[in-house]
Amino acid sequence: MNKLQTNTWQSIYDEVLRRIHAREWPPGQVIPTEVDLTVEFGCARATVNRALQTLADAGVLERRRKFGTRVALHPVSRATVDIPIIRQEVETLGESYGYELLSDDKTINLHWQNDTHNGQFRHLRALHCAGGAPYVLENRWISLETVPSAKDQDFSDQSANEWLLTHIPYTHGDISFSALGASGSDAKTLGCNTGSPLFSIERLTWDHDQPVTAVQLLYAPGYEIRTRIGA
Amino acid sequence: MNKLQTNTWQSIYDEVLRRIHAREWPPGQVIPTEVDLTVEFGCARATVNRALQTLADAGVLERRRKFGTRVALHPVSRATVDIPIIRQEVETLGESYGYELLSDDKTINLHWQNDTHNGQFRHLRALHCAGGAPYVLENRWISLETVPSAKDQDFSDQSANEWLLTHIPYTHGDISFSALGASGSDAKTLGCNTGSPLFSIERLTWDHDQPVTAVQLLYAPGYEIRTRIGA
DNA sequence: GGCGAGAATATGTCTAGACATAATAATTCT
DNA sequence: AGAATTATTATGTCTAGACATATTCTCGCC
Repeated sequence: MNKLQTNTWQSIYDEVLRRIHAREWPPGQVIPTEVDLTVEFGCARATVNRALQTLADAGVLERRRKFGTRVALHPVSRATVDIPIIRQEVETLGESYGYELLSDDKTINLHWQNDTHNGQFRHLRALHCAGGAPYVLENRWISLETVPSAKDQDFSDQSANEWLLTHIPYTHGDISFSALGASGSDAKTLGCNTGSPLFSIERLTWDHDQPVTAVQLLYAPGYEIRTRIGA
Repeated sequence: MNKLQTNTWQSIYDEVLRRIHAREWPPGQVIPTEVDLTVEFGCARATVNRALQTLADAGVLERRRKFGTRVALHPVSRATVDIPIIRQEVETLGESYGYELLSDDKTINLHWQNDTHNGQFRHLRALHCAGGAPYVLENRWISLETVPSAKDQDFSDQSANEWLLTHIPYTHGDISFSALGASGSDAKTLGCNTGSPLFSIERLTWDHDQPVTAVQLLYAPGYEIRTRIGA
């Protein structure tokens, strides 16, 4: 029974992870209870709880009341991706940011998903540039019912991307990443060949039950999202 | 001073988020200290702490010792993406899973990043299928120094993807998502046209300072990653 | 044997208090 | 005035104990 001296939740986190990696606790194994671990590590239960909870959030452990805590059978790589405002993304790269509104259609009827929410939408197309070169094409629909203030907003200087994120809240959203071939008009706008592989982010955001906005972001060829995974 | 009755960290989380959304606490604003909030909500500091900490993890708040807590100036959409074992990904779709090892080269010298880590690697190419159709092409390098047991492992029945994730631990990794055009040979393997837009995931994993494995996953056309964002 | 009520149990969360830590503000010394 | 030291402050974390809650197990009943 080798008690550890440092009783921080981080040290317990590390030790539990070490045992999992060392296969002392193989996948599927039910590990000792929080109380058992408090005895072993000589600390309070809240400390063990925080370590195990964090590991559960990371997908390493699975916890169920009464049953206990076990090592996850199906390891996943859990990556967190930050999607910033495009202007900031460009400026972080050290490039000058440019923005151009391509089209603005104020009274579009959009069928939102499976016809459940349709109504008046404002449709915008805009190009964001980095260092003078096309960076991403924004294809945007804004619900005028949920966001009435978008009706009179001027998007010729500030992008809908930036205005919405800094002014209009949302509770949740669906997001998807995919690879698409550039259409003829997209290729022309982005300055690439028709059919060039483009990285696409599509996002639907909601405020409770109300649709807020839908957007498709088509990034110029060469774009990639980078992030780190841990544990 | 309207005190709330329900003093769970979730309710405080919701209330703080509501005030941010309602612009009672606009971006950049320093919000009351934890102690002030404990007085207002009539609860323990640990409860407020958990609510604010969770919001900080979500990117909504920024916290600094002594300075206090303020509403994030630069809102980001923070998405967590789970990347499972490919076999499970296919089976979750309700499709039958197929696997074929295409090539296996046991003594490759790979220049790992900027020449800092090079050495003996095993190089594998394999095709994962869903419902008989090509699903993803796996291009894999495994460090034989860090993972000596990979030298004699048979990858003709079980993919390196699955074997590594279930047997070899790692401490951290870099991951990137991008869109690439299919090369001639890739197109032939995946059953698509040359130049078709392919979703690509590239991953480098490390065990402390030792490189473990590098992989490029080229998904057949039509693939997309879906996830949700909250807050 | 099947079913429902109740006991047992491990996690989830809250409290009240304490000390640690980082970063700023104030003060003292040169 | 400028540098070094000290105080202040808000967050970060830990403790010990308590109650809540979701599940599972068990036992008695039909």
